[in-house]
Amino acid sequence: MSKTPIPKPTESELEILQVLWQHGPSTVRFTNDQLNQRREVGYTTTLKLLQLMLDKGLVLREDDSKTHVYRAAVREEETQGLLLDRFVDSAFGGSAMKMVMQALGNHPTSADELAQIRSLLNQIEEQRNGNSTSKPQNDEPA
Amino acid sequence: MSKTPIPKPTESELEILQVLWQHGPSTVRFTNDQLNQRREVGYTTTLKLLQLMLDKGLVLREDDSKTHVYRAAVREEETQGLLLDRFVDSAFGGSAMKMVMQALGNHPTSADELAQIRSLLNQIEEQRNGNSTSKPQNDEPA
DNA sequence: TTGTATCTACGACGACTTTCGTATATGTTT
DNA sequence: AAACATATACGAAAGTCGTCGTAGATACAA
Repeated sequence: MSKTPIPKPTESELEILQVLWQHGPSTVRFTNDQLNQRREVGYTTTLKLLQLMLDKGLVLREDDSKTHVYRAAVREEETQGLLLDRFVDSAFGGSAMKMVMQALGNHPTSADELAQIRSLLNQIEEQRNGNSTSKPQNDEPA
Repeated sequence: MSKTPIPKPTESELEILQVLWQHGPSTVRFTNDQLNQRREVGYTTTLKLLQLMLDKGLVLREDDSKTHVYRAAVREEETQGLLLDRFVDSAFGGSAMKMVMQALGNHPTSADELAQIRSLLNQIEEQRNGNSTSKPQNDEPA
């Protein structure tokens, strides 16, 4: 019954998690190479980070072979959700609405993406109303 | 032509900015009182923070009277936009879409808010298409 | 004038994060 | 075996952030 007490990853740890999420279980070498495509990071720096993340429970590792293989111990969406909560709280005073509006306003959004969002909105509304039909109702009954 | 080089506020600085945004120009005492409604913070801590923020250019102050009055030097939406960019980058690999979907999925959203978002989506689409009519088009023509 | 309350300025400490140098183990090649 | 490449472990430096103690200034009350 205890919720998983996921520790909040730091920015650098997030960078690493992105690599692991995207590419699956990886060696230190591979992870470091990926990071270096964006910015310069020393090998031992990446190693140390992964070791710390292991302590925190953010990653798991297999040391069957000489070279250890790390993989994410936290799921992408779960982690992002956690961070999102914190962020909405500290930057938007808790109003997720405000944040969504800002995001939609500031970032270029393709027509396809707009459609995706609309579809999600429909889903939410249907679930809220407990409808099993997909027919949209326009007004509340008088 | 130079974009305003707003330094990224830390979490504590954000807390203070929220107070200033919400209540307008404030003394250290008032600001500290506000903060203490949420958590315990020492007076000199708040003072120090405000002084640092003054150096960074995040706030301005008037020291006409003995007691200084601080006010936000950065606008709310601008700052939030800046932070949002950084956050989307580090937590969602740059995909604002993914983040919006998460936010809508995870947070309870009232019917009214859903309508607000729909309205915003319509606006965006109209602007993109350069339409002056507000008539919504339902389908793409076959 | 003397005491009291309230303010600003400033320095410093502890926690956390990121970074890297160095030591050491292990495997590989000649 | 000797030299070399590559891996992990560990300690520590450097920077940032939040916190607060203390000193000194200023106004006001008794």
